[in-house]
Amino acid sequence: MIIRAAIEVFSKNTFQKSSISEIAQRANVAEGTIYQYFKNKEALFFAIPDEKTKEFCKELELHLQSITGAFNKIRKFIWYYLYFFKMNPEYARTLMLEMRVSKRFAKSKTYKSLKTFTDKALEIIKEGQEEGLIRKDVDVYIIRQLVLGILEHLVTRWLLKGEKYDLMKDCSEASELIVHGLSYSDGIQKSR
Amino acid sequence: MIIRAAIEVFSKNTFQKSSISEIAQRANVAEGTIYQYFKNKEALFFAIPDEKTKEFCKELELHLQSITGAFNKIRKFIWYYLYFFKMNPEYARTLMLEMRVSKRFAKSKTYKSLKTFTDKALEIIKEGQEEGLIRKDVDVYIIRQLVLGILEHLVTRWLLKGEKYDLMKDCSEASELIVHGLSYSDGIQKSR
Amino acid sequence: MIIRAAIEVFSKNTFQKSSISEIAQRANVAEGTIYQYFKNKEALFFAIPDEKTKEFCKELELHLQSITGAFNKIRKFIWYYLYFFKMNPEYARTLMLEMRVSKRFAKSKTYKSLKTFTDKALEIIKEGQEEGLIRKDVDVYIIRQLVLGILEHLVTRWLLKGEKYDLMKDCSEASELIVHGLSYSDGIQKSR
Amino acid sequence: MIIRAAIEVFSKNTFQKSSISEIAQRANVAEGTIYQYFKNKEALFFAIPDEKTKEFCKELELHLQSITGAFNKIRKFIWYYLYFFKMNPEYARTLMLEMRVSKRFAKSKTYKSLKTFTDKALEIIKEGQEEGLIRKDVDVYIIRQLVLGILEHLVTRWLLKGEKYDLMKDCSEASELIVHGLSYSDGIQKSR
DNA sequence: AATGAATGAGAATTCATTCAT
DNA sequence: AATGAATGAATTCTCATTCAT
Repeated sequence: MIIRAAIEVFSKNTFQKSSISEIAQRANVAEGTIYQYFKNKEALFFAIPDEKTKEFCKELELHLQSITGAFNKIRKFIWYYLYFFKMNPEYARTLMLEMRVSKRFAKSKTYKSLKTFTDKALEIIKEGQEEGLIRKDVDVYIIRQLVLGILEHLVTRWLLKGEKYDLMKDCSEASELIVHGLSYSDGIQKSR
Repeated sequence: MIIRAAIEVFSKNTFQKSSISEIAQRANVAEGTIYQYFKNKEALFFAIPDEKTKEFCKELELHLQSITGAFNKIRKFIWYYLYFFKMNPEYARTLMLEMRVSKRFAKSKTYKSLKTFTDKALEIIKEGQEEGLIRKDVDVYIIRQLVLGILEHLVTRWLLKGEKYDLMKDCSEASELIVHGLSYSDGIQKSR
Repeated sequence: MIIRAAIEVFSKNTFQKSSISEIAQRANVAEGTIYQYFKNKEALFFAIPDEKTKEFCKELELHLQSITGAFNKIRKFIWYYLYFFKMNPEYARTLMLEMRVSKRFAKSKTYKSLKTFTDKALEIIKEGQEEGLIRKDVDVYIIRQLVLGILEHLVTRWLLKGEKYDLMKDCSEASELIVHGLSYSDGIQKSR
Repeated sequence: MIIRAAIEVFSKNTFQKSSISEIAQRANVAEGTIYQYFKNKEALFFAIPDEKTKEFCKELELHLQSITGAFNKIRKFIWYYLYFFKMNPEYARTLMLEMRVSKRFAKSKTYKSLKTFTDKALEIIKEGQEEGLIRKDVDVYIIRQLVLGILEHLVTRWLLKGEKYDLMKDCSEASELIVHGLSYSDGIQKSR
């Protein structure tokens, strides 16, 4: 209950402007109670992605079931990424506009809980290279970075524009560009 | 002097945690003086990119001089983008970790001063399409978004990792991937 | 305790010049504590007459017990009014020199709490008219206004002169003039 | 020009909330210029009634010309008093709601400039006593105080009620009550 | 385990006044 | 005489955190 309330409140305002008292009210507990479960405001803040990342990864796994071919997996990955944040706009705001740019978060333990997720991306890219679909002349880590960078950017833009358009709108075009960028340029390897 | 001091201070802390009094001290003026030139703390904050964007655009223009071919321009654009933020890490922190992610900034007038710069990116992409180098099946705005998204992401990551590695490190690989992603897949159109 | 401290402090200075920190010190609480009980400085300020008016009315009621005849009641009313402010000079200063003259106060809810008191004055005047003592050719509201106006003025003058003379000094003469002004001019009605 | 601007500005806000810069703007001079003519904000504030009182007394004198009988003079005095403040509501606000309750004003030199005016009231009352119209058993100073107190109260109430009704409305009834209060009760002395 | 009253540090902003030009 | 840029003191209010109950 506390975490759910925290997501609601943190997503409305900045971390700084969100108040423990409002979170307590929404969670129907006393302020002091929050401090029984979380060391301080920041700890509560960082506890949010722990939960949400688990949720994301579990669902992602299901969506990737029975899909073959790295590019198809990548397309699905991109689709689900955008879909997930479309469905969780409050969490999106908190993660993208607050946490992602916080140095303290980047150093926190919680940050590592995102690893489950970034590892998945890495796995698919490596698979693609082994299949001979994805170019091997570029470092996998760089590739992953670019792909995730684009996705984060798409979500961030959508949030900053007030979530007024459909986040999925450009999904297929973006997918196409990304997949294309990762492929070899000549048909030969591609057709393999 | 005030703006210079503001960049220094805002880059060390959050907007919230940066204090006018510290900025005043660094700028060697009284606190009140700042309020003669800027309506409030936020106005001072938003005045920073105004100046810096001008500087960026002016220099970018020089660097693009005498370069022909959209892809070469894009490579230069990417290079200069990373180079500029490498040389202005304090501004980078302020822009990428604070402003870029602020709804108030996205709605501010200052935000529009960035247009000079994003317009330049658009121009090059269109040029590339006319030259027949860049694929025409994807919307120019989406292309621009992806490219700028990747660049922002590279800088942001670097900042969050404590600027411990060389931001330029992956410049050429990233350029390559981007340029590749924007090209047609078969040699025919490319050679046109 | 907070209200008591507030009366002391507000009576020394203007509302503007009175500081929350001084009130907190005098009340032996932290500044923040004041804000748990009063929304802001103004709310605390306006809370003062709420309490004091209650006190005034309760005592007034006792003093009027067993007194018969509207004029005797009026004399007692005048006497107690002056006596009360003589005994509460700090509250007098706050009420007469600050609140009475503040538009924000005139519009506040608290202002209405004074009604208990002004209603009492009206009641006595009406009683006097029914008894045939007080002239009926002048509106009761105007009569009340004049009487209260005179009383406020007496207290205000006393305060402005530094409370150096005895506020009760002119009590009987003023009473006499007022009572006389309210009576019919010829003996006939008076003796009725 | 400065004083005229000052009246406008001070009448809109509290003394505290009125700013020199706004007065300067309205007077079309620089802030510094004000300090060439007035030692400080308070001196400027207190300079206002100096001028206005002169104006008031001069006109009052004219209105009293050729009027005979103390009661007629008193009626005229009351009438002109209310009329003057009705016509000068901005000054009324400044004088009644700010100055009249300021201890600093009560001690200032300017306060004495009001003496011209209060002396006039005294003169009329004494005249009335000599004529045998006004009771001699009450001190002239008390009488004056009551009369002026009532008038100040009428104006103050009107201001606090937002000047929404006609200040002159109750003029004749109030005059009547006052004159009556000052008279002897039996016909004998009155007719003397 | 839960509460919630009390705490008190911390910061933006205003504006009267000065004084070099 | 007029200017107006610079000053910097001074104060309200917020809110994370504690701890006795």
